[in-house]
Amino acid sequence: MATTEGLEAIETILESEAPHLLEKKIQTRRVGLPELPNLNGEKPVLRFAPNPNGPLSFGHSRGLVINAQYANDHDGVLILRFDDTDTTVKPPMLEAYESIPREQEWLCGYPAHRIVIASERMDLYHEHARKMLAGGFGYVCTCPAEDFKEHRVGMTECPCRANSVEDNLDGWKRMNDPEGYQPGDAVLRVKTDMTLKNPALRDWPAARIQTNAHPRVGNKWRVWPLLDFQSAVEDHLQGVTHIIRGKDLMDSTRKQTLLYSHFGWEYPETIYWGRVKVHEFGGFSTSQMKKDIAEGLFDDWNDPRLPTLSALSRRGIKSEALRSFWIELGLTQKDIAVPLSTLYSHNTKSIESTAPRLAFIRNAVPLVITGDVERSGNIASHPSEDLGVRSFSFEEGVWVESQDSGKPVRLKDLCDVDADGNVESIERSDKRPIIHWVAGGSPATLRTAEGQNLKLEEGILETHQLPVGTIVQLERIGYAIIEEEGLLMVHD
RNA sequence: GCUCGUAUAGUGUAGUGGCCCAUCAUGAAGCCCUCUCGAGGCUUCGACCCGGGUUCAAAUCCCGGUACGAGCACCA
Repeated sequence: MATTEGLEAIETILESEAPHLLEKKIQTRRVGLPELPNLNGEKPVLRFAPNPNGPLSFGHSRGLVINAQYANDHDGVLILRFDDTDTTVKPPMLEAYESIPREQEWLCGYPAHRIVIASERMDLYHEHARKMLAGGFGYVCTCPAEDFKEHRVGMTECPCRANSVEDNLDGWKRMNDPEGYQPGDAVLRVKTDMTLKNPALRDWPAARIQTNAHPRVGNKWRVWPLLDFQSAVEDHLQGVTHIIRGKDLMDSTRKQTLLYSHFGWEYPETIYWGRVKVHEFGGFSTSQMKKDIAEGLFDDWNDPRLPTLSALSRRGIKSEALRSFWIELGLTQKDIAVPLSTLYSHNTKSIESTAPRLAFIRNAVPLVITGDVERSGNIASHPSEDLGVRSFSFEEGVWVESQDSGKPVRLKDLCDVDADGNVESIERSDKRPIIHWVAGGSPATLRTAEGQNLKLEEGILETHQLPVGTIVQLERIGYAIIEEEGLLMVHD
């Protein structure tokens, strides 16, 4: 038709028959996070569940930011849950129960609506373990780990699987009895199907015996649930509607879904994100950091070289920057490597307008200024915001960086000088480089965290009355935070 | 080995069949600036993993390949 009668004819027909087909859709770029699936107008219940074996770090912040943002956007509930059921491999750290809620509030901008501590809810997990045994969809397995691995790989059932409900209930008693099974002797398993395609799902373990004292509840309990069981039961009890987590936990979802169908529960919506690597942070783990601090490699959890939230905060990284950083990365399942400069650019946006300018001269050399120029005065602390003024006086000499000396330059906000320091013009007269300078000032050290090293740079800092904790912009260098003992670089 | 997942500029990201010779940010380069090479403004650069298929039409759906990642713990 288009060839015989032309496009206009088609347009005319469409206009009268179906005008909506002619409307141009306007391309819109989605901002913020994608819509939460299957919300159906309900208020979502989300949770973030760290192991309190140390303070929160950069790696935790993604889960916290995303969950908190969704909860906030939809007037929902954010649960902060301590998954502290392991006393052996990654034992809980008592201080973390205090620091994590504090760090969570700093990062998210509001406190979690509910705090749940798994070790205080052990009776509920035991209750569900008994229900599982009584319902015949769980069993006590006394096979050595290596033997069970063979069953898992070979798709064969272990002998314990055939035990009666009575046998299992008895086995459960013996697991809980200090005189009975010892750690490693027996484990509670969820009965799934040994011929399942995915080997990870075959009769997975739900609880084991641990005799190490728990820092909060001591030796009150002997049988402790594993993550997949504890988390699954707790999510149901708390009415969690959406689980957002790393895709390394995909098999957990599948395991837990099998458990949910045994119990007759409905599994929450699940969303995953991929792995994020920040090259500059290297391969830090909570347990590794703990070890390094103990060995004196780092001062403490606030050491500026560490990627903990407390260290990041001390270094002048704002929680808003962390939030917009993660929200921009979104929820793709891709494994990504992000440079720290991306986070820094978000941070620049949140600190730029409130950071007073200050000059810091590294490799300082004196500059003798001759000629007609004001020997003292005031300069604005910020080029566009009203952050007051800083004053200078030539009485104690003028310093510039050695790389800037010996050539015609413009002293920023002051005057043009020639290579020898003779004043040539008060107004900017040509395109010569603009440099920063200090009149008077005092010695200071600028510390920069560079990976696992701490770089120290001596220099002369402009005199100022700014309080400790102020984030300043060192002209032509970058942002730094004023500390008791000098300057700590934020980023450039 | 088995299972699962992902593939858009240097780095991230938008995009669910026609708005797309593809969005935005970051980065790099350059320009501007009564004044920061590192602040701000502007400009430019740069991508749909490969091969088939479905369709009038595919970055978008299907199949195969490749690459990368994850799980297969009595850790979380």
